[in-house]
Amino acid sequence: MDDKIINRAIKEKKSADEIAQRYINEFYKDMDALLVLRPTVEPRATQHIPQIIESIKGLLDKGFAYESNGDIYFSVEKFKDYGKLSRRKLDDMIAGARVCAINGKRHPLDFALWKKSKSDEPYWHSPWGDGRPGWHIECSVMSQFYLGETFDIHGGGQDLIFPHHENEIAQAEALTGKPFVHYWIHNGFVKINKEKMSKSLGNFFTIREILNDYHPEVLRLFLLSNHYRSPIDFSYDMLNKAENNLEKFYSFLLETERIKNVKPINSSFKLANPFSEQVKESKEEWEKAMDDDFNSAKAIGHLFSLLRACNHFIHEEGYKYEDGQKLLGEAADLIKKFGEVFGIFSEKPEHFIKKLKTKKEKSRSIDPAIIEDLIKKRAVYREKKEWEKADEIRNKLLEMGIQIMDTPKGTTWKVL
RNA sequence: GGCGGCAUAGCCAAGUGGCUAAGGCAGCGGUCUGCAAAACCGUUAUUCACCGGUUCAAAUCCGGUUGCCGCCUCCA
Repeated sequence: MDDKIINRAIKEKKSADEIAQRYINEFYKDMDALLVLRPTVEPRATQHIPQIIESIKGLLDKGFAYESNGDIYFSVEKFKDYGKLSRRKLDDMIAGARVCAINGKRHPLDFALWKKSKSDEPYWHSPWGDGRPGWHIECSVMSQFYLGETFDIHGGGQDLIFPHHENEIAQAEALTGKPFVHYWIHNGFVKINKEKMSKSLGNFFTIREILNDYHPEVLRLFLLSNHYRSPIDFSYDMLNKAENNLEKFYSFLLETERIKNVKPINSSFKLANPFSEQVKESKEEWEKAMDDDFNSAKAIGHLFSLLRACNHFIHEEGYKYEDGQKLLGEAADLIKKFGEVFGIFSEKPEHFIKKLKTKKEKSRSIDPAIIEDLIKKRAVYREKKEWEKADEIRNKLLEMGIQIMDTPKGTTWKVL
């Protein structure tokens, strides 16, 4: 239980539970908006007090923890592997100027497993008096409770490596004598101008702010373009590029929907073979990249290659043949399947493109009626082959930020 | 001060001992088009911050230098 929650609860004269629930709800709103799936289990520390107490008892019994004025501390010196995750040595850290001893601790880096409650604070009964759990114990206790003494993957931000994850390992392994987790996955930070984005620096954008202007899939594609371990510099410029790229895929998906309804020539297409090889290769390469430490940046590279192969196939008109059409459909399905893993391409292509257009119209205060009107006028000039006047209108539209596209089925337009 | 990470084209970004250093954006040339746009084709790093070393072979390993970032807090 976090001090911030307690302080807020006192300030607002509400229960800590209410405060926590409120923030959980806000968190859900953002995560749902980002198309993040809900976890299977979402344990709460306050609902696992007995297990936490049990663990602390075990650590005391084994001599890894000690009591001091009603608080229970973990003794880092007793755990010989302490520092193995963050590759730090206790002596080195003491040498660092910022560590100082706190009264009651035997070693400055010893951390609380159980804190004696002060008045006003929520508390639970324990063999050591009324108090609340320390700040690392709930993570290792709850994860082991649901996943076993040893489990495969533990994630978190890079800033949690020390001390939080280091302490989790110490608590868990001291108690069980078994490895805590097999793989640690630590993601890099989102940065602004090469600086960590953080509340205290004030250099942050909220999810809501961003989603106000961008489709959640745009943000996802942007984030997935980097390897999760690398830091990523956030900028609207990059977001715009991701938006264009996403539109590129949706345009292709829209095109394949149109092609699906084209009546094929009843014969086979000679280019189907190389294309089918490309599709197969993309599938294998994409999976290989994802199997290699979730290399989404590489996988997205293969996604682009597949897109190009598909567009090439369309360009060659392979889809006009029965087997070619089938193959293109399969390739499009594959792209959608990859997208599903990334949480992108979940919209109907038509909707996505329309939404994007509407959004841009709004932000540029563009009236579609005026655009349509100009396009009609231009069509008249084009009919009469008065190209100069037609081009004049096109340039005017371009100045307004409208790009028009002449197709066999008429003129369409998009907001730049 | 201690520890860790990063440095690859104009920009973003994969690649961690040996195929032509992925992919995207931007640029340039072409196909298509009345001209464009989109799409497609071609092109854009003899070289991976710098200096030395190991090796038949280095962006990749080792040592050093410079620059940037992060962690070192009873914040989880």
